[in-house]
Amino acid sequence: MLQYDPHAIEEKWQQVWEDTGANLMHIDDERPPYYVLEMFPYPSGDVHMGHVRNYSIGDVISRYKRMQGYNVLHPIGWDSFGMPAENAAIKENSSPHTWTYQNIERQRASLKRLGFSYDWSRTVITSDVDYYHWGQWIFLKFWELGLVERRSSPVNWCPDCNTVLANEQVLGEGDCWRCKTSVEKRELEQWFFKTTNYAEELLEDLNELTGWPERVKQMQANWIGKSIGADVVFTLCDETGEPTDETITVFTTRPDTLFGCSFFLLAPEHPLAERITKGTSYEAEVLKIKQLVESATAIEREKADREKNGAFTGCYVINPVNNEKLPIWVSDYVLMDYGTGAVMAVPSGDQRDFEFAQKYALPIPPVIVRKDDELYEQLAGVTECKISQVPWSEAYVGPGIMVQSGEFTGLPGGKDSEGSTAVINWLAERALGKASVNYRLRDWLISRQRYWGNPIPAVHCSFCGIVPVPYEDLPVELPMNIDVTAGETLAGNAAFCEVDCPACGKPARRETDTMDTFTCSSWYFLRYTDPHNPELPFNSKTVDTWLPVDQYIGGIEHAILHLLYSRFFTKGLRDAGLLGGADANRLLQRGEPFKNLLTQGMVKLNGETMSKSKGNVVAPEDMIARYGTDALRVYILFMAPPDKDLEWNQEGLEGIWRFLNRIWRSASDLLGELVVDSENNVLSIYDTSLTTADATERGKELNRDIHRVIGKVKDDVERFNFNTAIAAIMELANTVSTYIKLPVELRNKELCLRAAETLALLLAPMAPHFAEELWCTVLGKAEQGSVHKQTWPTHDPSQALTETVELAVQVNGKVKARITVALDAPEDEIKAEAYAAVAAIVEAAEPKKIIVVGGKLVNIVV
RNA sequence: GGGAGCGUGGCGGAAUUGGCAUACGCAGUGGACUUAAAAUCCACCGCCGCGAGGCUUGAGGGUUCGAGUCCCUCCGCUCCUACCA
Repeated sequence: MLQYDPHAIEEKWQQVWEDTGANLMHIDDERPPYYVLEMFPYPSGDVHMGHVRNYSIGDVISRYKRMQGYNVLHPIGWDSFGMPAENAAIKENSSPHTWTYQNIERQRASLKRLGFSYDWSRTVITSDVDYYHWGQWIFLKFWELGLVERRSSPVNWCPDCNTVLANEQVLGEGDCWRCKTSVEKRELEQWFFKTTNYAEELLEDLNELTGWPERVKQMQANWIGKSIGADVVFTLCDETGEPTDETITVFTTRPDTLFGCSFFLLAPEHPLAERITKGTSYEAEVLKIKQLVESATAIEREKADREKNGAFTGCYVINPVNNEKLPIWVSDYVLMDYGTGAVMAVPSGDQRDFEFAQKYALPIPPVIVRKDDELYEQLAGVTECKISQVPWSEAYVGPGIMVQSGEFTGLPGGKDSEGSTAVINWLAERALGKASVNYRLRDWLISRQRYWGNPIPAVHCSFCGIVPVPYEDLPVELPMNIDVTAGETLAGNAAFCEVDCPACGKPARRETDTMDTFTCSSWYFLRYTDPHNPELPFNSKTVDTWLPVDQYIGGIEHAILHLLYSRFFTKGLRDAGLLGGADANRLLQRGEPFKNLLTQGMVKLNGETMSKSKGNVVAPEDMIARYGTDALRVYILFMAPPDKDLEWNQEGLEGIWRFLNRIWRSASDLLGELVVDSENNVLSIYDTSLTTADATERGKELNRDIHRVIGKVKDDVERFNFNTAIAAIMELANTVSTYIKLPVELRNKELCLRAAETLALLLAPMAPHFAEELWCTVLGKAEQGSVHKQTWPTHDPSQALTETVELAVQVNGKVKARITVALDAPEDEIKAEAYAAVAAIVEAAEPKKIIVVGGKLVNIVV
């Protein structure tokens, strides 16, 4: 017998699989389709442990599903546009293109060395012209559908990356997602995808996604941030305090508190604030607040309880419900980009308004009062404002009874209360307001002022305005002769910029913004189904058979960004396909891309994320060099369930190495070979004291375990508990170790062979090379074909059962004795036997109740 | 402030529907083999106790014949989000 030599085995089989096209898939195969997708890598450096974990999980699922009889689509590619390529190129005096494609080749080699069963013929690289061409095509389709907009807007500007960012790319601390620099607000003309058009559907369809983790759905729902309430119209007064024709609308979730509104607020950047204070004595103070907001750092903004600042504008509005004149203030806690940038302030019902009113000595009239509050007695039924200052130390935001609220007094108030509805109806009848919904979700800002990205296919013409590049002129190719190390940009490249207007033919200027890289990763899973289509981004019929992706696997860090954008793209493409065609001509039928989602945890070292900058990276290559790919893959699956973070510990990897070696020896031993080590020392140890009776007993046990473990591994793999699936295989290996203590002549040959086969088949998805070598070489079953082409073994549950079972006997829930009974013993008999076993403890007391739990325990209650 | 999740041996973790807590592995201890070491094999391995026995899933309470699992209160940790009107 040869020693287990992972390097020789792994390289040999990788070559064989490549030569025989073992992992190629045929799209029209008649077996049922199953699409396994792992988030494709960004080619920023070497493959790391996080990749190994992500792709090992995907590979197990793919190989398992193939053995279950599915035609599995399991592709890989690279998300290769983006800024790190530019930064690295400048640092290394190279070009983004060279750097990117060198890294891709390095990563490709590593992924191949890891033995993942990708169909490499379907590789998609987003910076390849024949991919980004279709990104531009989709952009034009979205434009036709009204999903593209160019407008001036306050945007997030990263001064370090020299580009704008989408809201989703600004971290909680107000930092750039990539370089962590504090982001600034700037007013700029930019391209947007109108994600808000789908706000409701993006929220609503989360209910469909039963195969997604609750956590991710919750995060998306929070991000979309739906609020139900009302728009309320206030009338603006002129400088003398008389009402004008001009109105200003606010959004509120609490129309029931409208009588408690004692002042009115504008965001400091609100254009109205500037207009009504221009040239007045209030102007200076208002400007000060505006500057305060502009200069606020991310850390300051982070604090919700930070001091609120405001200034009076000298102007007033009229409250529509009671015609009361309310002062207009500006304050830094009012956000320009949520609602209308204006707020009705109800200090008794909102903590922020309460703090502001206290600071600036504004009235705080109560309008919603709890029945057990001291104010209730004084105010129940009072319609006019009798008390304008609450005795409370904070606002009351819960439900209660409306007071001091005119004709609405006495109604129940609170969020979505009867009082709210009544006020909304009253306002609507008088055209002073209406029921309304607001979302936190903003449109997706996709412009990037960077070179290494997909060019936006548009032309600026001084006669025609902004004109889309015609479909037949696509692709707009990204020029290769831009030297980023010399500070060159697309905008400075005359050959790229100078074009004729596609509409009028006169000289015009090409758009020089490129698209956010997330546009590239929002549809790559569609291209995989038809990666070389020269006419369309994908074939609609093919896409419909493969979509939605059956199992998507990736990191939780994409819970909002990538997963929300991909959902938006899928919905957009579904609707874009309808243009000029019937329903049957849709580009794709479904609006949701990913049916099941598994978010894998991070790989850490000493509690910290592995990263190059921290210098705490464990390189997969080093581990492969010592133990081989299979051991590394099995280990990373064994350490923890896939959705949990895991702590890297190399000693555990030694354990898996021993486990594989032991199976290797056991398999030879099972086939009757004498196992020796590299120095020819005999390792097989037969226990010659064992008898035929022992052999029968151990044979039964091994047979039982084979059936039990086959069933267990199937259940565990299907719910992604790879760690317990491997533990079960270890148990089978332990039983085999006991069995092969029998001298060869006492063994059951058929059983030995079945045990060895079972080990190879069960390990095939996790340790593909090891299992293949076991199957083809050690077991000599090469003529039956690859282990990966075999059918997943089935088990007979009845054969997994023992003839007798041991039951725990409890007295009042505490285990006091054990009895062994026949599997099919009648309950009366079990009760009697159990009682007899604990008679001494019970001391002849009459049991109140005896509970028998089949196959497990008996509980005697006394 | 809001939301989600977690807490089990020295360590990673198991316990699928409320039914024998600590599977499987790592580390550790003792032994066999060896001149020796490595490898391998065998045995032990939650805590207290010499023992019989008792205790144990962050703490406390509850429901139940029975709770790691369900409910309540508290403590601790992690992640997300945040002046969203």
